[in-house]
Amino acid sequence: MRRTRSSLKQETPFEKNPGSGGSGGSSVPEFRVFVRKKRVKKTMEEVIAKEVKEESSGKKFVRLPDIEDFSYSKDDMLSQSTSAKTVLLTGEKALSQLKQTEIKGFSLSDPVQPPSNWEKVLEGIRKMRSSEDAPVDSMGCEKAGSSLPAKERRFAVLVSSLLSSQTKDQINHGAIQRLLQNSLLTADAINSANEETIKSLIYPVGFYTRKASNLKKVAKICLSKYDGDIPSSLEELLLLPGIGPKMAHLVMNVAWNNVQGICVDTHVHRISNRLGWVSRPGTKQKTRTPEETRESLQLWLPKEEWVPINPLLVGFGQTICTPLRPRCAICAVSDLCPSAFKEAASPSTTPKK
DNA sequence: GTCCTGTGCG
DNA sequence: CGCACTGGAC
Repeated sequence: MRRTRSSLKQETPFEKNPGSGGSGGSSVPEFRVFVRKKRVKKTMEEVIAKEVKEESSGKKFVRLPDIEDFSYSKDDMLSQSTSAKTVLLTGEKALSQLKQTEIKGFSLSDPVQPPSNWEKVLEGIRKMRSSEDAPVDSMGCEKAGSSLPAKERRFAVLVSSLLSSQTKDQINHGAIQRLLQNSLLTADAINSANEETIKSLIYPVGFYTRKASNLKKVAKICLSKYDGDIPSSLEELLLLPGIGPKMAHLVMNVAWNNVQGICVDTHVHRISNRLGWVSRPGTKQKTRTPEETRESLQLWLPKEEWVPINPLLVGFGQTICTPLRPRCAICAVSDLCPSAFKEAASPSTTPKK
């Protein structure tokens, strides 16, 4: 049993200097590089483990000989892929030192460069979004139970996330309200409530039958393992039925106010690839899963954009950069987009075969 | 008929 | 990977 909760008190894995907008003089540059496995049987952890020292804070630091300020956080390593890991380097000195150091069985990529013009693209999308009106305006669970005590608010956020997939915001909100009015928004109450009752209260959210069942299970787990609170780490959130990577990151963001990763859904996934913002490690191929996209995006996107990028691209994806027949003709950033007019163009220009 | 801000199963 | 789970909107 590894019930150890190494870091109940969450800290951001890496601190960014705030106020990067103002031209502060003393900011330390950060770099991320891939560490890639060559054909060696050992896992990344086995190789690096020797060098890892766990500090009391729960953060892990790597100290390699002759390298200062070389660190990675465990959160960076959550990746499912074992062939490539990312490492955060603080300071140019560390980068040059690491480049000269050989780690047996592994190769280092060049530091990941942000895609050219990404700031202009983001700006353009923001402008389009402020004029257009997309169904998504605010994340529903953001305000879920905002007037409740902290613990109950966190539970409300979790429930809201559980219900919200494939469900319109408004429907989700109504379901939460009904649960609240019936005092069924705590782990304790849901655990002892009838599943049929829950089912009828959350109707008509999508997949209400399964969600009612998941809700019961989640409440039970929260009650027995977390004293009615919700898990405070990504790993533990992912163990809950009905919580996948997308919602786990959302819950970390909103419930714990702890940005551990970008919340990537199909819109963020699709658009990031169209813009050429992400690729499979060390290649130029598109990413294949939202998880790959998340890792790739996190390599270069400044952390202050990690939260706003989701609603921004979701709205953009619903109105303009749609999955089928993207409306490149009215898109303000089509001249910066490598995929513009490339797929399934307008009806008039039916591609000849 | 097809499309959804996902997750879990085989 | 592909599909089911659900129902409403277009």
